[in-house]
Amino acid sequence: MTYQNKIYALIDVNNCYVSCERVFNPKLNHKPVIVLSNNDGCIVSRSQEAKALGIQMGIPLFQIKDIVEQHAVEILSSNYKLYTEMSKRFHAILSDYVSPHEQEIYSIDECFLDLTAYQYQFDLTLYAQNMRDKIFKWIGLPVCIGIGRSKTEAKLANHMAKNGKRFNGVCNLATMEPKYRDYFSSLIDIKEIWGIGKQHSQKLHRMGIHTAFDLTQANAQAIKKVFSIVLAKTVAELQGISCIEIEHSPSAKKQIISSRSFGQRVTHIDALSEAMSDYLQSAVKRLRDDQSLCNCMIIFASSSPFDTQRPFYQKVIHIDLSEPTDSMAVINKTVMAHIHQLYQEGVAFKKCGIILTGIENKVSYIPDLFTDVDVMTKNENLQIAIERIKDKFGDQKIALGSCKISHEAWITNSTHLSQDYFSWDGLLTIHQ
DNA sequence: TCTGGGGTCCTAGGACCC
DNA sequence: TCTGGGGTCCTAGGACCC
Repeated sequence: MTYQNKIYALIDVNNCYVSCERVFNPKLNHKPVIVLSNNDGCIVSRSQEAKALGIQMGIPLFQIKDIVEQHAVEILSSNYKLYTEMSKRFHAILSDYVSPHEQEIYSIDECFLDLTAYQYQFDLTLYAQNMRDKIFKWIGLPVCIGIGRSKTEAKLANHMAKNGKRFNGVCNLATMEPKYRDYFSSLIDIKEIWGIGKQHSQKLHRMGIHTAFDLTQANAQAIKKVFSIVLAKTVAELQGISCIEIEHSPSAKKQIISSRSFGQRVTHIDALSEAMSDYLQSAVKRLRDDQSLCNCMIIFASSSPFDTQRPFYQKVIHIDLSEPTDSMAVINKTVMAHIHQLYQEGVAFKKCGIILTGIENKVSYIPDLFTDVDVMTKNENLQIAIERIKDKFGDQKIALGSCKISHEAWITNSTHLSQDYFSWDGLLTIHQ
């Protein structure tokens, strides 16, 4: 196999939520606009004009009340249905430029493309400009594009494209002359680099590493010793050695979280149960969409960490399920059986939620219950087999949820599939 | 008064086994 | 008095991402 230099692009929607809103309400153009989180608590998206006023990401609205009034900042509640719909179109347009295995939908507003195969065929800077124009023309969203020899470098290039007018929305570090690449890198603080957060950033500064260029010059092995393999990879990636590949098909989630802060404080256990019931339904729906089963779950509830009048209360309960499930009824029943353990009289609850964990893929899961189904053959009458299993295990144990057969040939040979069969919980594997 | 909601990966340390 | 060592699995906590 011959070694080939990789080339990646990162396409990112500018100020995504605000830009989506502007598509349908052009009056918002050229004004400072912010979009708020659930319950209108925090700022989750800002227009360029809002950023220029010094409004920070993630801070609560009440802290910038003065700026909002003084500059007539437009305030919007979030509309995730709209953003999700716009996101689908954004990714769909990009999918025309590459093969499916060369596209990674990284987030609602970011997409990686592996352009390695196109580097001799096209001028990639022009290719990217074409993408940018098309996205704006077709769906009205402004994007910036960074191109690099690794995903981290593409991210860095994207940051440069966003902040440097001279790039006209597309920055290609992959083909840039090294002296210019070094120069532009030396202007960027390490905290802007993908994978470097607050803690690492402070530690690196103490070590005398301040800019993206400094980190590029660092020794990956030395960094690995002081930090971890993760940061060592970041250094290698900045040096143009690709360590992180495109993930074109999203792998099943390892945990599913559903939680919310309450608009108003909750003190009654019934209200807590009701909220938990909502969140759990959303979590189980996502579990099923993923075709997965969970083995355990964590439920939690807490008061407001910002309340200085009362002590902070938080309770977390881990629950192991007796067998893997995606059954709404089973999960609901289990949660409701434990909710009184979360509750405490006199506590003003501000948040609760559920985490489904111990997740496994449904099609690879073979419950103990059915291990001796191995003796079934494709010629055996299914009804007889069902009776045999029922005799052995009793009705109630197999009367939950849904069921799947892993052997297609067998399904087509059977004329005896019944409704009964599909009401089972778990998976039936047949070996011929 | 008012403070988001999802996720991932890595590491260290303890329990346990032979 | 001297008190193994290697391997695996699990969990909590920390750091990061959008």
